Amino acid sequence: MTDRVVPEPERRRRRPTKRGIVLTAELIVDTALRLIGQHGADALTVRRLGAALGADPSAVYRYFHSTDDLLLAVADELIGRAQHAWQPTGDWRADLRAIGLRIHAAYQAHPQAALLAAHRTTGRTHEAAAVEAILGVLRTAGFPDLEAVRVYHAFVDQSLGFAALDAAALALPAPAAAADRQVWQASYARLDAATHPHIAATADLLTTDMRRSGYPYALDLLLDAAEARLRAVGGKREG
Amino acid sequence: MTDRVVPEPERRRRRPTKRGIVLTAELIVDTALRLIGQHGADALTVRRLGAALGADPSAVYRYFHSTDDLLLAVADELIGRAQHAWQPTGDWRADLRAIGLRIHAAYQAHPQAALLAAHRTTGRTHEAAAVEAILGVLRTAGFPDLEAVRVYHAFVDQSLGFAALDAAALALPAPAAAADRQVWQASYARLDAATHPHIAATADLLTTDMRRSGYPYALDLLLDAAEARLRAVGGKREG
DNA sequence: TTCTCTACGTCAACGTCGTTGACATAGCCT
DNA sequence: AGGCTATGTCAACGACGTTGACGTAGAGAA
Repeated sequence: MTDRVVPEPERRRRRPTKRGIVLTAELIVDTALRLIGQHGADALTVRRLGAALGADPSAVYRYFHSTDDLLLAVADELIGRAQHAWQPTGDWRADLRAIGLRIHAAYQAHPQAALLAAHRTTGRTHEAAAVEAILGVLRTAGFPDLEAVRVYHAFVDQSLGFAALDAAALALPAPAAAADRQVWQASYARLDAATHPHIAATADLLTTDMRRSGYPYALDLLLDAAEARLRAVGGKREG
Repeated sequence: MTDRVVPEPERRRRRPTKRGIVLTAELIVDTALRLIGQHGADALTVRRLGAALGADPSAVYRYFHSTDDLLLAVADELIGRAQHAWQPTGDWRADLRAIGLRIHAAYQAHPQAALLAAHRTTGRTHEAAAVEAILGVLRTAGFPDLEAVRVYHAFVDQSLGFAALDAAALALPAPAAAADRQVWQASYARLDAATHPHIAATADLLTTDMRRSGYPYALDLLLDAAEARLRAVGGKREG
């Protein structure tokens, strides 16, 4: 039996597990998210998920074809949350900044899923709505179509790229994550000033700055440059 | 025995394996890169690596503490290749642009490895050399230390983020990659102008632009903004 | 109410993985 | 020439994703 999944709308029998839990796809997705949030990204295994659900691990395969299938379902949930209740304010720069930070934050909240989802183009409704919103902000602000498309492309890929990058740091197995964080203090802060003068001169600043995500600053740089280009073609900040 | 690794510079005895291969850390890294490139990221397991090397899988643990340690070495090798034979020209903007494009290109050449490696901080020699080079370019150009560190951070993470994003597109299984590329023509180009006016108005530009990497344009935006900030503190373009 | 059908939870097993303790041998150094 | 030990090998552990087989209990039909 290579496929034991019954499509959700056709489900009829809701049989409780030995421990009295009634399973649903939604409950499994929520439990998976909780597992990641509480015990780290590497806590998401089928066996642990089964234990957390109060069910046999293999019961998960009645709802999802594979762990990858499950993770995509989780990711789908994230895309919706990032956009939930967003409204344009009329200030294009503030709007883009808000959208970027929302995308980033939504993925940060669930790094493991973000890693699988960030680099796919789905073409589904949530994604289309986001594309339309961003393009709308840019064109309404006065960007010519060609420039609007290019800024859109850079903006979106920058957001997703940073989202994946920062999510990966959170999704690493605990020892690897700790090692990555230690590198700046343990290695770079101790390099010889003779061989690495620039690192030595900025070691303190580096160890501080590298602890945070570089995204907010990079986003501001991108918006700076976009604003300059908009001004060059005669557009205004508000509009 | 929790650590069976002998540091590379202290190695003396070069004992061949049963199949006559003389192992080195370098050979193992190269073989890992080849394995990933030929059979995908999932092909990188200690057992398969042993088979490809002509050695017992556990021999790898005489050279690397863990698979994660090996992966960091692979990542550092990619960084090293990106920096190979690079020389500063004195034009900070041209230098940063060249470094960024080199990093991007090096990772594109090994997409599967890039997916595993782009998100890690290795702290090894090649990475340290790259950090030193980039910081040197910025500080020599006249960026104050704090600003230099922030621009460095944004620059590196943006480069790695785009590298991973674009590598992911190349590393996808063929049908999934084709599907992702088709989305722009098959879905977005056909959206109703009533519900998605901005997408409809720019559909042609979108389908053209989304076929390329957004990195070069995003890089130029970042450099634009950095240049503006440098000018604001009194620096010059050449220097 | 009873009967039937089958959805779905459970169990056990397979082959894989990373990793490590124990062992043996062969290369380097004195 | 001889000893030390680096390094390759072997076997085993526990955890992983996944799947075939089984039985029971829930829903719908009568």
